[in-house]
Amino acid sequence: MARPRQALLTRERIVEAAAVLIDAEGLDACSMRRLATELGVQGPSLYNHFATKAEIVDAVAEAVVAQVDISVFRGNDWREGLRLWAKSYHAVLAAHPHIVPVLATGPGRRPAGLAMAEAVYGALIEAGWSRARATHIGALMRYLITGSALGSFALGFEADPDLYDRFPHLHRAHELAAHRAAVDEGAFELGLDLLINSLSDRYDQGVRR
Amino acid sequence: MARPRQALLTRERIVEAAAVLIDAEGLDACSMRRLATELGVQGPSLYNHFATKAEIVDAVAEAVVAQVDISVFRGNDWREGLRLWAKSYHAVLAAHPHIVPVLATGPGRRPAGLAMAEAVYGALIEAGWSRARATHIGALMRYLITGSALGSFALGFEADPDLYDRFPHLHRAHELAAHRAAVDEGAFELGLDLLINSLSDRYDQGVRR
DNA sequence: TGTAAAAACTTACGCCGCTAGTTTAAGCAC
DNA sequence: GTGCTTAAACTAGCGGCGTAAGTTTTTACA
Repeated sequence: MARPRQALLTRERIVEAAAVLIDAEGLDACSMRRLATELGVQGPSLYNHFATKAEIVDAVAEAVVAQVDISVFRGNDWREGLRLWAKSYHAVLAAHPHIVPVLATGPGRRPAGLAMAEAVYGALIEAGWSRARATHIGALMRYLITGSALGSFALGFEADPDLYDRFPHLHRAHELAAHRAAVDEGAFELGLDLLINSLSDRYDQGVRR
Repeated sequence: MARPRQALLTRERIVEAAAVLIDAEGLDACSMRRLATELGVQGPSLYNHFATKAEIVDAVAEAVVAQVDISVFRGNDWREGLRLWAKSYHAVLAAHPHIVPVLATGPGRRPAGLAMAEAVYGALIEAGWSRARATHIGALMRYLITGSALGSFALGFEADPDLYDRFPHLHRAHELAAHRAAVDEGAFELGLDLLINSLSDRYDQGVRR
């Protein structure tokens, strides 16, 4: 096939297919040849639309970040804005776990990432936090959110009870996997509560830097 | 060469070489052929000592986790134990950043990971925290530590000021990279303070579940 | 002393990201 | 309308990857 009358590929179609493939089968499954096959095309044809595979994966990451609700900072106290944004971010990452390593590792200089940074940082600055502290708080929230999305803490303990013979306090650790969602969500919620409440206390005491 | 009189490889030598290679050039540089070359051997020879590449990388991760100081829980209040352990963990990951994605993503069922879980969880239980809360606190600390080790928040904002024209609050974001260490460390320290202090407050008020 | 296992080797398979060069259609200038 | 450039598909192929299979030689033990 030479050039078709109607283009088979667009950047949008490629990113959409890559996102579906990554969600369904993970990052490793998303090879250029496999992705091309899903789109009914040969592998190298993708290079007519993206220079590298990394660009495609980045675009998928960008599309995921764009789903986070940053409108919550408008019309809400900074505390409530932070809490609602964090929950939205957390939910988006939970819905697309396979792309999280890309978000957590790489820089956030894509447009949606910058828009999010602007919203978070702006809300903190306008609430009266110092620039340095606002930066710290933003980074800290990112640590909690991406850290919790990266891997299940509960699933880290496998179902074989014998593994824990040498560790008396862990003798029931194998039960964790069964309560995976509750454990992981509980830890995230606790972290969010602790961080926002203690920041709120400092703020109310006038400590804003 | 057939079987040599003195074995050229041992599991220890392989893991050591892999750790050095990963620290120096990153995970991608640590291919079986490259690692074998460093050891003066052909690629497939490694399979006489490890079944898969993943086993080698896991062993490197295990060796890194084993460097974390878990003795700090003995003879210290749970608060101080938690703080010192977190700082030690943080420092170890900062010294070996390339292996962090392996630790953050995968399960922690290697011996050193279990010993660490036992120490953290045990200290919390013996202090009087409920099993559920102790689990949450352990998970939460992991989120903060691995999240902060995964990538520099400050470096996420590149040096081109023009990028931030559309984001008024970010107009000085390009300066962050220059203060990378201070920003990233400040955020981690803030997180540690906030979490431990607010947990301490709850504890002192008798809220331990 | 004979045999089995260990630890190196060579060869090779099927993937991977990506480059180069080819073919045909589309879009535009004259 | 004709010709030129560009776009978007193709095929072929490079070097690298993890790893399987089979070979050779040495060691350790019955």
